[in-house]
Amino acid sequence: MRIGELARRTGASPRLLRYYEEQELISADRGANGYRDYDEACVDRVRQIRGLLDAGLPTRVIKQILPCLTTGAIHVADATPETIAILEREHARMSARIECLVRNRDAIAGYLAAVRLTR
Amino acid sequence: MRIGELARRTGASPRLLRYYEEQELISADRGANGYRDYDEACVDRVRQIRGLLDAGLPTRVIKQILPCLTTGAIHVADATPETIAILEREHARMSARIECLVRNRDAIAGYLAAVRLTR
DNA sequence: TCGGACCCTCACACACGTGTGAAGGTCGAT
DNA sequence: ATCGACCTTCACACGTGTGTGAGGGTCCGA
Repeated sequence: MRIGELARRTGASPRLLRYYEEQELISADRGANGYRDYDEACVDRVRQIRGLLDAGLPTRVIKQILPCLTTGAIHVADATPETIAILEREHARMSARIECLVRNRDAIAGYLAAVRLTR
Repeated sequence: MRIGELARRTGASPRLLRYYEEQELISADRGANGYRDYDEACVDRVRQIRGLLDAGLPTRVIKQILPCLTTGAIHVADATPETIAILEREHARMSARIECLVRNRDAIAGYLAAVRLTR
């Protein structure tokens, strides 16, 4: 599919899709006319990327964790110690983020419930 | 306490603490010499702020959800419909973020477990 | 009284994700 | 053949969180 359709289906602007490609988060074949040609899997991948960006992860980090998610156990072999260290660190950071978000979300839920009771 | 100590205890630079104040996320009394004077509760509050910032929430939103967390049911009364709508929307967004983070964190955990098995 | 550590404000600068617009190529339908 | 919708690259610009440094005040201990 071309960039416009991918944009429509993911909610990302074409500009952003090109940016993600520049950051090496996604890649595309090129038609004879130079147009990008994305395969179907890109839709989920872009959604994944946007979710992680929204959750505060920089593209630099997303680039490193994405391969562990899309592949089966294929890339397990070429895991350098540095990569593993990065993943462990990011795993911890994500857990911290989750904890913070859950705590605050639940507090908001509690507040909303209290507000509804007073009406 | 003064800004330096608060910075030390929260990991935020003095510059950032002044920025948070400018964004009306925290406030401080002023000594006769113009120095900011923070009370003890600021430590937790700043940690809260930094956690939410790291989780991708902008100061604008944090400013709106913070009051629901720190106060008891005190502010339940002055909840405008717009505020409630904002809170509901942010609650949903936070849930989405959490879901995304959990999914990806667990995938990373799975990958790390697989890597460890091959050694 | 001097030095150093701390505070103040102000302003410029950066990174990063994103928008926007210019200048131009491709392609399909009328 | 032309028009509109789509694509290309390039470049400038914005908002936001953060760093840094200038220029200056406060305060405490040697």
